[in-house]
Amino acid sequence: MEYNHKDIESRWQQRWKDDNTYKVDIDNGRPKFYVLDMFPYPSGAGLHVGHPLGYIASDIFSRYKRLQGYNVLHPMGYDAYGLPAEQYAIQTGQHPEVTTRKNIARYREQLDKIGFCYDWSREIRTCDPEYYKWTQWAFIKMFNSYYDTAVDKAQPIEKLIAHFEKQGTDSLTAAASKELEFTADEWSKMNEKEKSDTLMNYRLAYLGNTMVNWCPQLGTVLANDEVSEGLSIRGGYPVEQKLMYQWCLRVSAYAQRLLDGLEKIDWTDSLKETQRNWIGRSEGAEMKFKIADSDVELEIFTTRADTVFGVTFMVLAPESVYVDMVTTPAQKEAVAQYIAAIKHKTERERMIDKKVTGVFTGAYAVNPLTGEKIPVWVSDYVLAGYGTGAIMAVPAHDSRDYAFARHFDLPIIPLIEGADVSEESFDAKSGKMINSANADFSLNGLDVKDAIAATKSYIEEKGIGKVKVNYRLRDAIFSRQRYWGEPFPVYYKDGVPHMMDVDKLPLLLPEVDKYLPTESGEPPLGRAKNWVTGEGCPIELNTMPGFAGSSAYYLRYMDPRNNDALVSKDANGYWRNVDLYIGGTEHATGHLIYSRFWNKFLYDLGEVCEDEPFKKLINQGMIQGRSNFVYRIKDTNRFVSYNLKKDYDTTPIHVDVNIVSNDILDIEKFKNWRPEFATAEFILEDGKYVCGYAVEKMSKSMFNVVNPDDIVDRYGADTLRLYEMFLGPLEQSKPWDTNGIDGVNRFLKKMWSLFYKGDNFLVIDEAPSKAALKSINKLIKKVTADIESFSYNTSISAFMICVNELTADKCHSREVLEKLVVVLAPFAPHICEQLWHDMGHDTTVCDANWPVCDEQYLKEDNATYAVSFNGKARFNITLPVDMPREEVEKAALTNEGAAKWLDGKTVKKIIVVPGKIVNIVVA
RNA sequence: GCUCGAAUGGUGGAAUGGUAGACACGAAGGACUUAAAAUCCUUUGGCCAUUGCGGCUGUGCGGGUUCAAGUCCCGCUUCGAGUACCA
Repeated sequence: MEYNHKDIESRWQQRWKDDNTYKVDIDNGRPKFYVLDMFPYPSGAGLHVGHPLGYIASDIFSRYKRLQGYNVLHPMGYDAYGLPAEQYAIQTGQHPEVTTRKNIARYREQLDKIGFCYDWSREIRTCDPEYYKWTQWAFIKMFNSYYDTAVDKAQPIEKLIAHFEKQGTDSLTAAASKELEFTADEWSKMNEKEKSDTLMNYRLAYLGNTMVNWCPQLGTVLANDEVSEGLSIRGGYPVEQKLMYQWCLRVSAYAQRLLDGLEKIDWTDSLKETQRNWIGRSEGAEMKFKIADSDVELEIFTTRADTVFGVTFMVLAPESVYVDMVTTPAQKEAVAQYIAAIKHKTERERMIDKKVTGVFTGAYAVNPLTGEKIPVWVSDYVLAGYGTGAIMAVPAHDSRDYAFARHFDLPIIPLIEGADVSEESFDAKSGKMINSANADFSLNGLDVKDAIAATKSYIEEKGIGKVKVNYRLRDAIFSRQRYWGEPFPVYYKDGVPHMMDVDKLPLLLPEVDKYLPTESGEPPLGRAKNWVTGEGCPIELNTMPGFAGSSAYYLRYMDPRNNDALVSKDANGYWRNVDLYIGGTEHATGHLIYSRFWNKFLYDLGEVCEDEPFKKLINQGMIQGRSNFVYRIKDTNRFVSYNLKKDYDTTPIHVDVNIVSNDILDIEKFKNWRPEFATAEFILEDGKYVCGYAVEKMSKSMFNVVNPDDIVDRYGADTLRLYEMFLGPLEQSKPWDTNGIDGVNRFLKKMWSLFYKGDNFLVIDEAPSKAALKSINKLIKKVTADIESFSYNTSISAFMICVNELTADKCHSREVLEKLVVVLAPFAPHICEQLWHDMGHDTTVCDANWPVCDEQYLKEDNATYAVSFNGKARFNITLPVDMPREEVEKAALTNEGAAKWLDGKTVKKIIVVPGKIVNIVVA
């Protein structure tokens, strides 16, 4: 019997399906292990060969853990809400649900061919009402909660109301959009709308007037992580800042806990670092500057409290509320003009345009330490969204302030000894302070670090300011002006938002006639008929963003069909959290922040038992495309082979990589590829047409998309799985290059021929040779260690070595081959299942036991020592492995080869590394 | 700018501070074959020697620590990723 991958793979895939081989349930008698993939968005293009990389890695780990006796939860589902389906719907009128369902079917078909061990009975789709019911439920919970900074957790909003009723905002410890002050009496006098507005300042899900990233082309707002360099991640359209009344999540309240939590989880340093940067904790001071001849005080944030003596002006963000408060009548016109001009620019234009601009408000502030009057300016280099939207400018020690001061000819006072500020500012946080003293306070002579600390305590003491920690992390904007997303369970009564009854969830997404905004500019849900409650109250028209559905999906897999809870206490108590999560880095500042936030919130509520959702996280690298080129001689239909093209004037043309093999073009297929190439002529080298190549993004337009189906068809799923892992380290990005795939396919054939010669089944119950035992135990040891460290590429090398050794040894011993099959099973499950079956087992190979390495077979009788002189290896000697050190030294020194190198020199030292090296240090 | 990571043959890539280049691809030569495919064997970092041995050199660059450095330390170069008027 030949190795026939098609037969074997279809047979076992069917069997696994029929027998529910991979279905798992809670089993208190066995330890659990939860392995999760980032679920895909089912796009119309289907899977390409890059998608399964992470899935294969997690599948190997799941199967390995199962063989080790763990009860492994390994589910899969679909992140089904998203923009592409909606845009397709706008163009074609096709309901996004229809396209989504079609795409999911296609994905499933492709995934099934690769032989994953998913428990498909737990499949979830974020657009399924049974699923998004719990997304809506969590939103209501967030609306009904606030964050208490004293106990550092979310609390029911009723507690906050009780506090207001008793003592107003006095000694309040709640995360808030802005600091409010009112008494219990004032609270009781507020009407319903005012109370609602006030509470919005504290709720974890709140409606707020915030600066949002508005993308006119997409017609929706975007969260910060959906924007990069002023362009939308999807589509690359410009994004502008706009003040809008939107639903937001108070993620910022959890900033410190999100930061602290990173210490407890096993993620890569780079990913943790990305999250730390995104959270952006900075310790500094908040300080008040009085406006001269006015009651207004400007509050600013600075990390350089030590530089207050060098403040020569102040700057407000154009959007700052302070602008109107301080601008003098004389300057009103000029300020208004400046702000109007800024508003016209998009975020991107503001970024690209590095020209210094600004306008004087006419007002002067008083430096609290020097008493000097300093002018207050407005400029767009100060951001409204960070700190207080106002800064104290220290041109000598901040490059942006420096550029501004130079442009508008404002004074620059150096504060650090030896700092030359004639050409540029001195931004470094080091050196001795100068020019920094008033009547009762001096920093002169102190180092910057000490000066910062001294100033902080001084300003706190004098009531000028206070120590403050700022975070870059902003609240997440949670409204999208789109159709294809979760509807908000919110209705409005007299303009006041109310949550729907939890028992009435899910609130189903309504049908609409078109997927575009309404004529009056409302979101698509504005087209829905009867989009009102039973009492006739209008329902929210926005939908939730993409990350809503993906923030708690890992919890739902634990108990996917539960109608009474997101996840039952039993299921959550057993599965707890994800032990291993595999996915791309692109989610570092989006999904992986939101999920952690969402989980921490549910943890505060006591809904889940773990504070962090993902214990260990591995980022698989991206698979890039490897494009091939043919070279057409200009103005002809002749093509010249790669190495001869320098003699001609040629144009490179992308050629479909599927008609190229090992960079050799299949000329017949090329002629049939497109009509214009039917009459093509070729200039060959060695009778072949060699193509050029380049590494590019895998995309249709580059003709470099490789479909896993084609690989499976030609080589089989086991070869695909092995090859994807063999390509290189899992976490590294690498181009897809089919050139080496024959190697792993050859390996499987060799493996097969250990079991079969023609139709003869070779496995026999004979005692294995010593060499075979050594080989298999070496393999077990190596593969076990490699899987634990995700070095799958080197384990595949180990398999190849082992199979070669067993072939050379003519080993057909059942004892050895059974172990080989079990160890290979996570990587190449189909062939192993077949061979396991052929060896007479009724059970599936998934239920075998992972073998343990028996170290005794790895022991050697003899060791080969490399003898070196001054670190330079000269010759080898073979000695018994347990020979004492002194005798090893003697044997090395008296060896005939040593004489030449010793040659009368004195031996200073001899280093012996047992079993490996003898280094003789000579003078 | 800041943060993190990487750099090893023609290619993908191996190497707890201990004989660098495992394993695979590709290439060259050979066996089998009428022939091709498949399969198997040999060679394959560079240079020199090649009638055998062998020798020298070599992990982006420059220093350092060490008996011994691809690996550790210091200073660069280049590439990649993330982030960016964050005060």
